[in-house]
Order: sequence, then C-alpha cells, then structure tokens
Amino acid sequence: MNVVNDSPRRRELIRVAAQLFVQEGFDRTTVRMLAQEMGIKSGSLFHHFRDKQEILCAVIEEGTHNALVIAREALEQCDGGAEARLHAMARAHLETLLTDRNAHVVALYEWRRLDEPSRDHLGHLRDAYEQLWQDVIGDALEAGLIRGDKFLVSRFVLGALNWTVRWYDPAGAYSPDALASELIGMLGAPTAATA
Amino acid sequence: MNVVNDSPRRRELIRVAAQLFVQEGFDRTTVRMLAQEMGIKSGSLFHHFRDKQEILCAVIEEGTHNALVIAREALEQCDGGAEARLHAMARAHLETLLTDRNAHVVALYEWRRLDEPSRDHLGHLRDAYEQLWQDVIGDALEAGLIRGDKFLVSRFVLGALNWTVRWYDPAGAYSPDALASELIGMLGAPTAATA
DNA sequence: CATTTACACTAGCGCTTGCTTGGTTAGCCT
DNA sequence: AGGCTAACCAAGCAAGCGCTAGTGTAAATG
Repeated sequence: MNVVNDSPRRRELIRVAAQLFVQEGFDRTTVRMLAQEMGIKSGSLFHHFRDKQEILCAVIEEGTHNALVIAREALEQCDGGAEARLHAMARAHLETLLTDRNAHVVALYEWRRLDEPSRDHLGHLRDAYEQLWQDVIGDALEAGLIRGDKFLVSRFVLGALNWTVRWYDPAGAYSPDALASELIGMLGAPTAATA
Repeated sequence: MNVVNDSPRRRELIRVAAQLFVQEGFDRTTVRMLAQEMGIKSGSLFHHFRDKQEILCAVIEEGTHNALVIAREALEQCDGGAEARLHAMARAHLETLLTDRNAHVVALYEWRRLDEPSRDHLGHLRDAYEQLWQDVIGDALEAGLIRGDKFLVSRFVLGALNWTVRWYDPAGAYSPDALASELIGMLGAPTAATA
C-alpha cells in the first residue's frame, strides 16, 4: 500500500518490467510474471507501485527522460555548426535507442495503453524532446544544409530514426555514429555527403 | 466450429475488428466487444474464425495484400523514369496508409501478438512489398537521383513513411501526392527539388 | 529499548477472458 | 417436400487476471 517513489529496488523493477513489456507486450505481461522474474510474490509489487499502469508509466518516463538528457548533453558538447549539431542529435538518438532500447520500444509500441493522466504527463516530456529536434532542423534549414518544411522534415527524420529499432543490429556493420552520418548524407546536403 | 474462409460476413467482421484493434489494442479487444459491435453473440464469432489469433491475422493480411496490389498497379501505370517510379511508390504507400489505415496501424503495432505460423506467413507478403521498394530505390540510386546504401535508404524511407500514421491529418495542408513530393524533395536529389 | 520503516508473504476475492457445446433458424437447391 | 448449410444463440466452463487485507521480519532510527 505504502508506495515508495524512488529506491534501488524500484529501479530494478522498472528495468525488468521494460524487458518483459518488450518480450510479451504490456497487456500479456502479468504482475505474476514480473514478480517471478524478481524472485518475489505478485502482491509484493504493490508496495513499489500503486498499480500496473504506474509501472508502464515509470518505464516510459525513464526512457524519455534519458533521451532528453543525452540530447541536451550532446548539443552542449558541440561547436555551433548546424551540421555538427544535426549529426550530434541523430547520433544521440541512436545511442539512447540502443542503451535504453527496452524503454524506448515500450514507449513506441505501448503508448496507447497509458491512461489519460499518464499520457498527458509524459506527453510534455516528449514534446520537449521534439522541440529540440525542430530547433536543430530549423537551424540546418537556414544554413542551407537541407531542404523542406521544418515540421515535415522533423517528422520524416524522427520516423526514419525510430524505425531503426525494427532492423538495426548493433553487432552489424554500422555504428550509431556511422548510421547518423549515412542518414544526414542521404538528405540533400551537398557539403554533408562525407561528414 | 465449421470455419468459412471467405464470405461477405467475414469481410465485414475483419473491417470492424481492425477498427477495434486500433482503438483498444488487440489484447484489450475482447471477443464479446467485437460480437456486440456486430450485433451477434460472442460464440457466433467462432463460426467464422478458428480463434482470436486468426482474426488478427486476417486483418493484417488484407492490409498488406492491398498495399502490395496498389504498389504494383502504381508502378505499372508509370513511365520508366526512376524519379517517377519513386514518387509513385511513395504516393501509393501514403494512399494505402490512408484508405486501409486501420489494418496498417494494426500491422505496425500488433505484429508481435501474432503467433509463429502467422508471422511466418505474413512475413513473406511483407518481404515481397519491401523488395519492390528496394528495386525502386536501387534504380533511383543508379540514376544518381539519391545517395547512399540501397538497404539503408530503403529502411530510412519506409520508416519516415510509416511514421506518418502518427501525425498525418488527411484534412490538413498536404495531400498524399504533395507529401510524397516533399519527401523526395528532402532527399538529396538535385533535379527533384520541385517534382 | 521501543518504534518506525522497508520489504515481503499468505491467501484469496471478484471478475473477465477465450472458447466450447449442443441446439435453433432461415434460406436455398433439387 | 425434404435435405443441406451458413449463421446464430444460450449457457457456461476452466483458467487467469489485477489487486487487497492482514501479517511477519530484519534493519534502521529515536
């Protein structure tokens, strides 16, 4: 009953829950599964979370939060060039998609299972992240690096990047850095072909 | 018990099921919901489908099948130009994403709920569709219309297009045709900027 | 030493789920 | 008229679901 909001135990639960949600989907993952994976009984979960929804919310929140932090860091450690910033964002996105893969897959595929309040809360986080992208894309457009409408390009690029969770193999030929370069090279940037 | 494989009634069931699967998700859609929406009792569904899985499979199969047919038609009604073919594919993809929206959203977001045999069966359909894309992209690369690796570009483009189900509003400023042009214009095609 | 806190357990309630069974109805074909 | 069949219904089973109430215990805290 007495729910604690931050503890190592809770963090571990979120990690394992994310993995299960990816493997089985949110609805098919039962509280009993998660409990067994943690070596405890199902009732004990509700000491850490109010209900099952809150577990889902926590998983997505952590992933989105990390993505935002990493993106901001990547932009700060960057000289002012529009192309460098674009590359840094793409690379950061791919890297967080790898390190927090489970959380991001859950965010992408189980978003609809969130109830209204959670969706609202997490929506603001996600909006902040997308705003970052729109700023960087806007700069790249002004610098003549790419062509098109700011919002349209942002959505196309985000779509292309998010789709990578379906096929990208980190053991394959491309590193996140190389993949980011390939993406930018594909866009109509005459000077970015070999970035 | 005695399952029929093709009938108007079954087709209608598939249509309604697709809508429910989008609204509620596959797991949260109960056979009772679907039955009620059709004005029948839940047990009667199993005259048309062996089990719930088969309904999901039928929904996705119809969507993917239509996409394949429409893409082939679009390519046939096309002169041989690589750019025209690329545009025709993108436009066909966006149009089928609209007309069969429910089925495609289900295919994108509920794929994991398929059992192994269904996934295998539908996988071949999807592979055939992606092969079409790779051919068209390959031609565009050879024509110097775009840059990059054939497989990489195919995946980036498909990702960008599929992501549109998240944000595209058919009542908005862009028609599928215009959107396809914008996407191709964004790619590094010097002669395609105003296609 | 007494109390609180964090975490886990046992045991189950109340409900929903996919699916089955056995039988009925209405229309079509010969 | 008689038979066939697609379509449906009523009733319910067995299993599984999220979640709760109440209790135990070891470590931290006063």
